[in-house]
Amino acid sequence: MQATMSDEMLELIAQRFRLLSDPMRLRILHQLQAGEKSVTELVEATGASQPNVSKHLSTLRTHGLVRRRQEGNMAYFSIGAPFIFDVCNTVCDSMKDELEQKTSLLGQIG
Amino acid sequence: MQATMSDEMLELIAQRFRLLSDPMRLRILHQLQAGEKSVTELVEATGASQPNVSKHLSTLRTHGLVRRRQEGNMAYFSIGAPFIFDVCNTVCDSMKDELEQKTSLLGQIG
DNA sequence: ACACTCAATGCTTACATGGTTATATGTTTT
DNA sequence: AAAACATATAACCATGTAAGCATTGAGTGT
Repeated sequence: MQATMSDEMLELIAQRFRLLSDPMRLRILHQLQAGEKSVTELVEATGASQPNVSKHLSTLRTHGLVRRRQEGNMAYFSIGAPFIFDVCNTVCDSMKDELEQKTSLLGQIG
Repeated sequence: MQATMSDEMLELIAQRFRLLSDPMRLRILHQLQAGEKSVTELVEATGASQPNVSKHLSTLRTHGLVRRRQEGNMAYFSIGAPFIFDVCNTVCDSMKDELEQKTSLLGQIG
């Protein structure tokens, strides 16, 4: 990170994190990691309502995190910003590490 | 990321991102990157009110992102989860990349 | 004990956001 | 053109949360 950080920059970064701060959106993105999916497929996979999925997809698209392709009646969505998975992996790794630390501490006690 | 993702796991990941989704908290963390700082120092550096800073520090601490050390009258805070900077760097890099892409596209047009 | 300083804690307000329901738009099929 | 299907949008409600303000709590020095 830089030495100084402008307000706009901070706002942009925060915004990106905010997009990733919702379980349902994470679920959608997780599904898209396997490849392009239609709205209906995402509805089935996530268990959310169709309007809910559509709205999330809309906000994700507005911010460039997913792409949309229309084919006939259906809309196919796919990942639009690969950085997502780098970020998620980093977070998952950190959680795994912390979990292991706690586990090993428990091992020392027991 | 794994093939399947439990609800609790998604909630935990989302929670971490939520912590990073606020500009003021990012500002605080950014300040702490340079090293341990007291609340007063953070108040001065961020321009926020003291209660506001304290509250953010409290939530960050609750989730293990910062550590607290008391010395006499003052409380010194420091980064408690190094993964933060990996994540932030990934996001910053992605934004830089996208910016460069847009810039080069503009170059092609102009 | 008192005053002073640093930090934390309610309390309230204002605003953003996620979810639901109902409806609209758009496309294919009959 | 009418019905059926896929997706998007609008209106609404409930909840969460960030910021401000006043206050309390905790430590230090007189």
